[in-house]
Amino acid sequence: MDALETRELRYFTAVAEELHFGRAAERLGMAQPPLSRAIQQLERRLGVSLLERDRRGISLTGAGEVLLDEGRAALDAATAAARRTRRAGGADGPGGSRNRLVLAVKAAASHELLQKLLDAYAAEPDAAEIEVLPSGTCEQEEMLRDGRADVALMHAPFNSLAGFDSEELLTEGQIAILPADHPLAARTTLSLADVSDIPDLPLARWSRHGTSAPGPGPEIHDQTQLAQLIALGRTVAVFPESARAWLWAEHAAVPLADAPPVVTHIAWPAHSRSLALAGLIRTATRL
Amino acid sequence: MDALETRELRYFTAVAEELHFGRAAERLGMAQPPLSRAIQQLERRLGVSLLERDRRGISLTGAGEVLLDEGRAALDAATAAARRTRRAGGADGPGGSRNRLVLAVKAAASHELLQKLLDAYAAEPDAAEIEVLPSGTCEQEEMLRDGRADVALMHAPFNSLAGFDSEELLTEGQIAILPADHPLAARTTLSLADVSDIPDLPLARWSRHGTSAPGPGPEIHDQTQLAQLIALGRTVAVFPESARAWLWAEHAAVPLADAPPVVTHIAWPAHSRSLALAGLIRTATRL
DNA sequence: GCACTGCAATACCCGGCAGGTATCACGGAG
DNA sequence: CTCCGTGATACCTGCCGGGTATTGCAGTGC
Repeated sequence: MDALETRELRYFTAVAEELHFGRAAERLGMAQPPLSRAIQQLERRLGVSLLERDRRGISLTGAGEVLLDEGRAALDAATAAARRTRRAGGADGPGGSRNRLVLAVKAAASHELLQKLLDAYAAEPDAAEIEVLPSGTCEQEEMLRDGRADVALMHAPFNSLAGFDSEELLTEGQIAILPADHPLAARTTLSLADVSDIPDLPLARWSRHGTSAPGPGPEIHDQTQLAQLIALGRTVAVFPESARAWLWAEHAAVPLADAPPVVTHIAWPAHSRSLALAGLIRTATRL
Repeated sequence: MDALETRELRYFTAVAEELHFGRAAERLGMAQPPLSRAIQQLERRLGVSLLERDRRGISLTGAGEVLLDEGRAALDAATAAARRTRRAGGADGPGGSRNRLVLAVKAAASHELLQKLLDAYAAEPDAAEIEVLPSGTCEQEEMLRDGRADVALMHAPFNSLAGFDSEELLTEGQIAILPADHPLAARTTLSLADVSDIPDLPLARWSRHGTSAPGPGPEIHDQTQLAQLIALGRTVAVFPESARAWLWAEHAAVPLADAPPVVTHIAWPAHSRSLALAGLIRTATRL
């Protein structure tokens, strides 16, 4: 019936994520009692119990899990509305809106493709200004959802295209990047199994948001670190073929025969109606 | 930065849709002055002018258009959060949530497919209860977006799958349904051009939400009316092949050679994580 | 030219509710 | 049994969301 207030959603997601009223209140910059009360009111308003209070902290009920998911989506939509409106209002030229589009790209994405896209679009008659926003590993989905970006280059199957409209731009195979002096570097082709258990070359693990997958390989934060570790003969990595563009002399690239192809998509929020965005997409699909 | 409050979005969308403060206030059940003030505050908060006040009513600026789009999406997300949470909280069995899924189907959809799907799913071990929600023409998208439904059967290319995850279920051709005693009923095949300008049989026009496309044909509100009008020799209609299931004796069906095939998809909100939903989709794709 | 009308903006007031502080209730650990 | 950590309750206060009355202003009809 009635839509939940943004404030209620903010409060609930904080509590649901912290599973602790005190910490959640701190995170929200408020005291604990009003937060407790607000959650109770929310539960009464919905006629549903969201939290299991078992006198030893709290846990989410089934309904609570649902609200956490849906609430995050709604909050993202609300912040996206604010951000995109602010961006659109920056400068209205007379007669037409001087739009600026924010394009999120993974740092490791194909430079070549991006360059071609930007050049081709800049040549369009009604080209808007494009701000390229480098984003961390798999962060583009989040950026599209909460309005920090208007459009993104994403890599299937690594990125999920769920909830966005998208067009395929480029399909490429994957390559293993290993030290030039490693025995396997002489091979003309490798399989995933080959590179996943080289005893002296564990696969590197990306660490993001402070968390990282467990494993034997070294933890890395950016592409330069990775390139260095490979050059030093300490690790091996798997990348789309376009990564050849940034290989060092100490690196060797070997195609992976059985790796799934990587498809670069251009993706945007499904409800988008911006003319500038439409132009960019048209340009992109014609590349 | 900060998410917009649901209330602000409600107010703004009302004003943006009515383009009249007085009517908008009435629709919102409040007085006009506080509404004016709220919009001004919103504009100050965003640092953007949303409305063009030209002393003769108001109109949207570019930023206003953006906010109308984004705000609608955010409002839908917020009401969806409320609805789905309420539904999930109805009855938590001990140990597992006794979920109920709401499936939106167009009234004219394939009964056969729906029946098979429901039967197959009911046979699953952990089947949730499925509530079938009949929805008007092309209304399923809206229902998925604002949480009235959890999953829907949609017909491409009539429904837009934008913003949802989906799986193809069934592809079928289209047929023209005409009076059995009409000359064209004897043909084994027809083209779209054939049926679109039969002098004595204008195509019927669906009227929904009080509005309807202009044209010569009779205005209809439901399928029974349509069936009757066809039987009376007053109109002709185009449907997917599965419509043969509800034909009357007075009807004749002729395949349309050049009509685009209709693809029935099962679609659901992209962020959905419900186990019950996953089970239903798994069942559906195996049909 | 002048009164009239329709619409948004301003001025001012009031009540409710969001948020704060102090305290309680309760269960676990020592 | 006491103390600590937790969430809930009690009570207060100030802000702000909303209401009524009024003004300002641009068309419009006479």
